[in-house]
Amino acid sequence: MAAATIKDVAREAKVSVASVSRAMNGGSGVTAETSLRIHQAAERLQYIPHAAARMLITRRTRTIGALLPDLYGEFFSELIRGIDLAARARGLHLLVSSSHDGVEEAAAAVRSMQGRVDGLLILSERVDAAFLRANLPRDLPVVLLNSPVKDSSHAVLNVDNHAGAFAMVKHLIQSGHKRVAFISGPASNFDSRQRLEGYRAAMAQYAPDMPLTVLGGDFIEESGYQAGLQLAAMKPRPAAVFAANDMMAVGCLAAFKETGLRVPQDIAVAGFDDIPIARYVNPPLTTVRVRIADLGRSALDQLADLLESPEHSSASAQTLGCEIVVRDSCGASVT
Amino acid sequence: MAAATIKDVAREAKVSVASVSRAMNGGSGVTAETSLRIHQAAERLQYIPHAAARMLITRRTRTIGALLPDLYGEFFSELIRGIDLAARARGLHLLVSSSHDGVEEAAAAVRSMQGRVDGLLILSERVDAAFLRANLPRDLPVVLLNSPVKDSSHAVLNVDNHAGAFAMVKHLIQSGHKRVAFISGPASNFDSRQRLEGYRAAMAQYAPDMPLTVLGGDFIEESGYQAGLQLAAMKPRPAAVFAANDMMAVGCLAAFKETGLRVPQDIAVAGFDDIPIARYVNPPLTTVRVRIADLGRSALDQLADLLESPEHSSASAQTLGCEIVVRDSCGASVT
DNA sequence: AGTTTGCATGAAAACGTTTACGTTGCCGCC
DNA sequence: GGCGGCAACGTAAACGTTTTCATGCAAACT
Repeated sequence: MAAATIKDVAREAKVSVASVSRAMNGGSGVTAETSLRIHQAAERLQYIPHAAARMLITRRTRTIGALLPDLYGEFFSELIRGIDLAARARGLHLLVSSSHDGVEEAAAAVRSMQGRVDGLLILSERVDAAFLRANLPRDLPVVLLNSPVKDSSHAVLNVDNHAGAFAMVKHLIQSGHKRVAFISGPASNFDSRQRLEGYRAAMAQYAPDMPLTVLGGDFIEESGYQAGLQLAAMKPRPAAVFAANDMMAVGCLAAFKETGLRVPQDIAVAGFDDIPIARYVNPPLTTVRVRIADLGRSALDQLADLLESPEHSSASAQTLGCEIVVRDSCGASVT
Repeated sequence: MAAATIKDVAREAKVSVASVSRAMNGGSGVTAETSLRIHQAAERLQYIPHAAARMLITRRTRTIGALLPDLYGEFFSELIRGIDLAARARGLHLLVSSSHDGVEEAAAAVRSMQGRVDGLLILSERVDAAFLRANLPRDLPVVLLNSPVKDSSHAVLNVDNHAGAFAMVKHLIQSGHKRVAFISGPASNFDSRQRLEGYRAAMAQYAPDMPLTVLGGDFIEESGYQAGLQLAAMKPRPAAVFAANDMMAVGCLAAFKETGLRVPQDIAVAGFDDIPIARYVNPPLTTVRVRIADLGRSALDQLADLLESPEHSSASAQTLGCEIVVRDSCGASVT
């Protein structure tokens, strides 16, 4: 019992395949009566249109691709969640591809998605304007997430990393922690660089006499933990540490716990992202809230808009604001 | 400049489309010399075979679908990570669909994937044997994750929840915490039920005189937090609490912190899953390790095997073992 | 009444591949 | 020299849709 095709339905409903096609989509150009007959026939035969055949003639896949880095940590789970939710709401399928180590692998991933997707959502350090020109057909709608690309031919959606980091460092300083250290993310990462800049700017403005202390990290707990160990041994010890993301802040908390440093009494800690777990760690983590799921949702919505009206490719470069959320780890709410 | 088709390549290389097709796949039935000429032509034209056309004639998509619940929390990010890694290694694409609230929505998701995937990876409470019979063509390879389905026509891959929970409760009791409470997951969830059974069995065997204390939860931090508040107020207070997953254990820790209960001195805490963050919370969480990424990888590998040799559908029902990992939160490693 | 308009319907082309089948040319064998 | 076999290659059908165009027919105009 092979799957029913449009011809089977046509025979069953005693009409031509053209009418079946019309009835199944929109239904305009066909009598309500025959449309009903066709739908009943389709129901009887459990007819499901063959996706590939439709793609072939339509040149549309109703699928969007998401090119992401290694899906490690809660940030990406939230991001995908937002993307998926929005895609579902619009009846779009979601093809994900992650963990492309090198730029060559990323290029291969993009190429292999060619023709399987109507548009691309890209969040990757490896992807710059040159990459896009080299590996993508010019007419494929693309939305870049957290990307430094300023190319006017692609939409970009960024988080306001600079403002978020600036506000957090300002808050830490004004809470009395003048000596603020920073745990950075990978130097190749755009968000990481912007957050670092925000830290620098705020220090320059509000604690110009203090030295900058920047420890290298890579956005993973372990690196935050290592940085924490270093910080604990420093003399003079910083009064606060601001990690470029929450996972590293959590690793840092673990290191302080282990070395007997009390948070926030001995040292204040803050992170970035506000991943769901941030409010449940001990002590609850002060952080910069990025509405991660919303970020994914917005990105997909923007891409979907691009699909529907390609002429409207005004190459919008949007920036999502973020706000600091103060919890116990920075001491401001501890008496 | 529309995308190059196989005809363009044929013209450029001065051969027929058939030869181009042969050269691009395998390359058998064509001289090494002409094959080279064809590949060069393809390179020049930046030819990429049209995926839909290929699917149409081949009846294969080289894509597998993943049907998942709401992608909330680190468990799913790890799971998808494992699946994606394995898919990439085999050159398969990954179509994800999550957050299907009701059974009807899940059915729609499955139907809409029809014809777009060669096989399905399913992790969902809503999906039972009847659902599969009703919504899937009998010949579509499927691997079920953490599913109670015993149907011999589908492969199943489970975690050994019972043994894991049993071992953990045994460990807690033998560490001196006889009065063990349990925070359950959703009653509809298979893992949750099995873990509860493991708890019951271990209590019956090692602490038969102790009453069972089961608090309702839903696998989310907040419910663990609420359960923690309840536990803190109980008299007599349990000596240990075993949460059906790590996220609830983390919520529970937060509640104890807030109510001034010290962990593990006043109460021991254990979780299940060993999500990456478990070792970084405060105190580090004793838990049952499930190699989540491996779980995803195995599931995909099994599915891929099914694709390659459908006759080999021996409907294997595999169970992945898990082990307890002892950290500070249960007190065993605190002097 | 004749002509036009509009609408439901059907026939057939087109999308870009793969593959069954046929043709050609070459080689080796009797 | 004829013949069979084999490998390389080309022709054309097939996959299941959508869509353009033509056709018929009824209603609405002149």
